[in-house]
Amino acid sequence: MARTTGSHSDITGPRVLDAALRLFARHGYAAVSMRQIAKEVGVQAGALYNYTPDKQSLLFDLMKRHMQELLDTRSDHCRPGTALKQLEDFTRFHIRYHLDRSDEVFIAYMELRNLTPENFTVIEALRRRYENELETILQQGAVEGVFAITDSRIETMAVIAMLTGVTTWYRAEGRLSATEVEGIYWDMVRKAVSV
Amino acid sequence: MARTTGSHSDITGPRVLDAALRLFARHGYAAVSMRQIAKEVGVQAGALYNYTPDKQSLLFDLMKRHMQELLDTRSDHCRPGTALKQLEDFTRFHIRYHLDRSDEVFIAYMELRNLTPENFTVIEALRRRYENELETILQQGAVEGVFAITDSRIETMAVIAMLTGVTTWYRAEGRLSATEVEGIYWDMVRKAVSV
DNA sequence: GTCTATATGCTGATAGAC
DNA sequence: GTCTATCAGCATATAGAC
Repeated sequence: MARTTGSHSDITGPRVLDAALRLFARHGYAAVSMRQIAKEVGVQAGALYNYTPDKQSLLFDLMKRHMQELLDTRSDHCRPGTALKQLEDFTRFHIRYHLDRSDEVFIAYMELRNLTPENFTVIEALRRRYENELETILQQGAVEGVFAITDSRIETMAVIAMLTGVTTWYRAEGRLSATEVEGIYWDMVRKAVSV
Repeated sequence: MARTTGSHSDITGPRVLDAALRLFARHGYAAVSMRQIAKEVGVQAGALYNYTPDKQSLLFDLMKRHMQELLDTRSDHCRPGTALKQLEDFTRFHIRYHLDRSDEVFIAYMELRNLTPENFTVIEALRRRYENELETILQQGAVEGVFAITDSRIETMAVIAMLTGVTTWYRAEGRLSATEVEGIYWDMVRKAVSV
């Protein structure tokens, strides 16, 4: 127990990313030092560089992993159906997924400006792909005649902002369950875009 | 011209806050140094401490000033009327005000975690007062029978998140004017909360 | 009121022992 | 793979000259 030196490559690697995730979400990328991350993992600062070339890569890897998992999980849950049904699926999926990953979501929205320009471009492209999935649903609903779409891009951004906002106030121990919150938001989204 | 020393108290004070506002909004509080702020103002770092006791006070003063101006301006624009009319006023005011102050808004939402606990309490109280104004309108609309309110707190947070989100994508040189954007958002808000 | 100089400590990252 | 030691630089904030 409490071995202070030796080989831990199989467990230390994931622990570095986990520690960075938690600390970046809590204090912000710029305010967290490599020494703080190392302390959280239980190694010295120099050892971190066996797992990441630099601090920027930690942030980029966390954000890329989050966005790709978001897109992949969404693909798995995607079912054909009417625009209304697809919009309900998207709404409930987005809320549930975001409530389950509050740290990742927080970083993905707050730390964009701390990415290098090249890394920013990659993350923005992934985010745009996700937004486009919602926009496609809204456009399909307009074709079906069930949605009133003035400018599908704006309505897309408005719906996503509303849904993502749930992460800023929801607490699992609060008076409403995630399922109840889903229901209330779905009511609002449905009415907001319907004819 | 280019006087490098002397007395500028009347103009330097505001310039310090302005520089901090711009730099904090662009790079984030933690990533901006007092030297950067001083350089932007055109003085040496030590001179800043004639105008602020420390860096934290710069952030706190910016956020407090923003929240108080938001509340004051909202009070000036507030007119009696039906809940529907008041909600329209709130919606259009919120969008216009936030589009006109993108730097302040960005800081007010992104830098909360960089406030000391005492300062955070003050800012949160001001923000809560603003949110309560919207919640009161929604509750009044429920009493009038025109709004369908399941949980007025959640609907309040959902509407504010949707409206504030406009600052993340709106560009003055884009294809839509602020007034057009106001109209689209008002349509969505009205439908989202109506019976 | 601003300057220069400085105190004190932390930063990201690297080198070499084990 | 992790350690200790270290580099070169920047951080906030202060002291005292002008």
